[in-house]
Amino acid sequence: MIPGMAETRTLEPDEWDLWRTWVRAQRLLARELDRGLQRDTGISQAEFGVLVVLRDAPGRKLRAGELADALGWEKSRVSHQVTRMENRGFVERTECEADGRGTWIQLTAEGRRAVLRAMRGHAGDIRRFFLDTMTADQAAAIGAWSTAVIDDIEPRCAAAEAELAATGDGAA
Amino acid sequence: MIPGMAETRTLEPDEWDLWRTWVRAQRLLARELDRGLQRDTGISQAEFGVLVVLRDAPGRKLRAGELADALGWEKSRVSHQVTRMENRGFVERTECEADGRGTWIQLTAEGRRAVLRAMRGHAGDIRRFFLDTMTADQAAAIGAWSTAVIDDIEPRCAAAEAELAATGDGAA
DNA sequence: TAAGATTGAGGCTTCAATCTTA
DNA sequence: TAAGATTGAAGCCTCAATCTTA
Repeated sequence: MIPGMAETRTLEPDEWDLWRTWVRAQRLLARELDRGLQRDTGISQAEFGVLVVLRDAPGRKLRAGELADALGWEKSRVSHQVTRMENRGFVERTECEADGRGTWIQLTAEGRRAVLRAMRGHAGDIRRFFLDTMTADQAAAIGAWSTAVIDDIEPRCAAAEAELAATGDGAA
Repeated sequence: MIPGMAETRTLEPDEWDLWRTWVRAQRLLARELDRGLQRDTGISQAEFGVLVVLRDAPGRKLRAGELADALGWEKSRVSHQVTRMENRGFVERTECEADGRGTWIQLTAEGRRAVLRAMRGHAGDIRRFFLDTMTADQAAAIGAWSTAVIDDIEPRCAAAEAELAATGDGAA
């Protein structure tokens, strides 16, 4: 890179390569893990994520918004996902007495059984395809980078929400 | 890990952490990049992938299967995506004289314009959120690991297909 | 008005089934 | 029969709009 020229709107060939290799690896890994989990336990990655978070929650229940924060998901995604999982009997929606606008998402007995089965079944795949494919150095680098990405992007989301609120305020 | 004990169906807390951190970073990054591309150029990541590959192809066209291989996608995904992109005027399907079963996916003039615009618009975001968030060491580690993942999983897909063909042979 | 949450539409992605040509 | 490709169904995911309660 030539300083001052700052051609940020162009990528070098090796930069493109890194990007495309990473995107491809990403997709293959996600697909392989999803297939394995589906085949061995009959649940999806998305369901797995919800189940694991709820299992660790006090009383095995969370407010919809808390669940969204814990997973880093949009609220509407949580809502749709919970609807599907309610149909499968893994979770239940219950009213929140403390706040009439709120909803509790509660793990059912069936959901508890499913998550235990899934954690056992899926741990081997995560080790096999994710952990075992990286060296200790790579694991450290990937962990540090992932954290950096989260710290980079999450504040932007918060800032965007704040700005939206301010704009809404001004416009209204 | 205690050798011999080999409890591969259980993950240590720090292994779970790495997995969950990585999944979360993944999602945030993909969302941020997709939003930026959509906002700046009106096309999606999936469309971007197809356009870039076709632009580099001889005659700006590829057989459907070649496109799938180049992207690492399933054939049916390519078919659905091409249908949507045909509706937007970015690509055209044309018959293949050499093989009556085949289909050419051809970039249109409109598609060519779109990909140039998108590459300019998107390169900055890829630099900002992907390349600039990692150190040189991390970039090397992530590149090496991504390659390892691809080399690990792609042969399995090929093997699965071969087995399926053999099974189909035996069953029929 | 704003916060918590849901809904509907539409694009993304996979699987299984199918259609056509080799 | 097999290869190349498409289709339909169903789950995943986001955005914009909406509904209800604070």
